[in-house]
Amino acid sequence: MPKQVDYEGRRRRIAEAVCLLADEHGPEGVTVRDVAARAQVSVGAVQRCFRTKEEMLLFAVGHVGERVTERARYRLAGSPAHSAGTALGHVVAEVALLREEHRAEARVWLAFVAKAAVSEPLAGPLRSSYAALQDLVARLIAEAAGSGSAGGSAGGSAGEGEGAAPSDPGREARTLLALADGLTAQVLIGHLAEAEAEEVLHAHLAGLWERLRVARP
Amino acid sequence: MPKQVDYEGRRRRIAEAVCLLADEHGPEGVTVRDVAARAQVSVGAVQRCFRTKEEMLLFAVGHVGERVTERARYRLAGSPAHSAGTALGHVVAEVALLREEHRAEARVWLAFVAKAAVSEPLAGPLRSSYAALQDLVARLIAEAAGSGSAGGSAGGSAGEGEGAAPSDPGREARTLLALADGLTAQVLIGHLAEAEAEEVLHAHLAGLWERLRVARP
DNA sequence: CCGGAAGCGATACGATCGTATCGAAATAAG
DNA sequence: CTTATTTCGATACGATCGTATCGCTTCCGG
Repeated sequence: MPKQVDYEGRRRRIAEAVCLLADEHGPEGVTVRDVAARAQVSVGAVQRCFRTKEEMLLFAVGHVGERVTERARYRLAGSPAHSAGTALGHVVAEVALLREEHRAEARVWLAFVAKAAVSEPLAGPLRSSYAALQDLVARLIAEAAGSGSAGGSAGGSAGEGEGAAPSDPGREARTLLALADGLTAQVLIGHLAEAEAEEVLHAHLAGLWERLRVARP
Repeated sequence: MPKQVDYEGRRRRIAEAVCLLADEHGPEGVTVRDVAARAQVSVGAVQRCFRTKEEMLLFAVGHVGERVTERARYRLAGSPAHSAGTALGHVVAEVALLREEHRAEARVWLAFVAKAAVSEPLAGPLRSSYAALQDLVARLIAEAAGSGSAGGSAGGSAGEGEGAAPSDPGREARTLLALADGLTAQVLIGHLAEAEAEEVLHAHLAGLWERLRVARP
C-alpha cells in the first residue's frame, strides 16, 4: 500500500486556516485557494480532505465550537469546586469571547451564525455547540441555586421541577447565553466597547446571583 | 433637459429587493443581477442608482435600520403615555424581531451585522441604528424608573448621573438590546423556539420592572 | 418642432470562484 | 527491486461575479 497521511491533522490545520481567513475577510472571503495557501498545502490536498467547500466549512465550524466549549469546561474545572458563582462568571466570560485575544474566534462564530441562518446543514453543528454550552451553564446555575437551600440535583437535564421556582435555571441559562452572544456581536461591530460589554455582563451576573440568593430560605 | 426619474423611490425598491434576497440566500447570495431582477429593473438601472455594490448594500442596511427604529417609535407612540413599562415591552419586542413575520428582517439584520464585523464602512449605519435604539430604550427605562420617585430628566443623553443609582438606565438599555439581539440570532439558527425566546425576554423585562420598582422610595 | 442631454438595457470583459482532471512522484507490500 | 496504488500539485474548465461600454430611446427646453 502506498503513502499514508495524517488526514485528521491536516483537516484541523485547514480548519484553522479557514478561521484565520474568515476572521480577516469575512465568511465570503474564504476561498478554497486562499485556505490552501494559508494551510500551506495545495488545492488538491484540500479537495482530498473535504469533497466540497461546504464540507470544509462544516468541519471548521464544528472545530471552533469544540474549542470554545472545551475552553469553557477547562475554566469550569479550574474553578474552586465550591462556589459555583465564580465558576459561572468565568465560563460565561469565556463564552462571550469579549477579550481582544478571542476577537478572531468571535468574528468566525458570528460569521457562521449568519451563514447558518440561511443554510440548514451549517446550523446543525452550531446548535450542538449551543446546546452543550446551555446545558453546562444551566447546570452551573442550578448548582449555585441549590448549594444554599435544598440538595444537589445537579445531574441530568437542567431540571424544571419544583413547581414554580422563582428562577428557572434553564431560562436563566438561555438568557445568559443570548446576552453573551448579543454583547459579542455589538462589540464586534464597534457599537459597544469591550469594557461596556463586560460591565453589562457582570451586572447581569450580579443580578442573577442576587436572584439566586433570595431564593434560598 | 431630458427625462427625470424618481431615484429615491427606485433606491428604496432596490433596497427591498436586496432584503428579499439576503433573506433567501444569505448575504453572499445577493448579486447585482438578482437584485435587478427582483426589483424589476435592468442591471444598468441598478448601476445608475448605486455606483458600486457596496454602496447598494450600505443603503439597504440603512433602510432596514430605519424601518426597525421607525416601527419601534411607532409602537412607542401607540402606547399609553403613562406607564412606560408596557411601552418598553412593546418596543423591545419589536426590536427583537422574534415574530415570524419579521423573520426575514431579522435574517437581513444578522447578515449585515456579520458583514459589518469585517467591513468597517458597513458598520457605520449599523452603529447609528443601534445608537438610536439604545437611546430610545434608555430613555424609556429612565422614564419608567423616574415615574414613581424623582422627576423626569428624560431628555438629553441617557444620563448616568445621580451618583451610584441602583440601576443605570444606560446599562439596562445595553443589556436589553444585547439580549434581544442574541435571542434573535439563536432563534434564527433554530437553537431556540420563538416561544422560548419570548419567555426569556418577558422574564428579563419582569426582572427589570421589579428592579425599577424597588428603586423607588 | 427639434436638438441634445440623460436614461435605458443588452452585452462585453476580465477576474475569480469551486471543482474536475491528469501525469508525475512517492511509498508500502511482495 | 518491482509494482501497484495512493497522493500530489498544477492546470483546465465552466460558471458567475461586478463593472464598463455603447447604441438606442425618451423627453424637456428653446
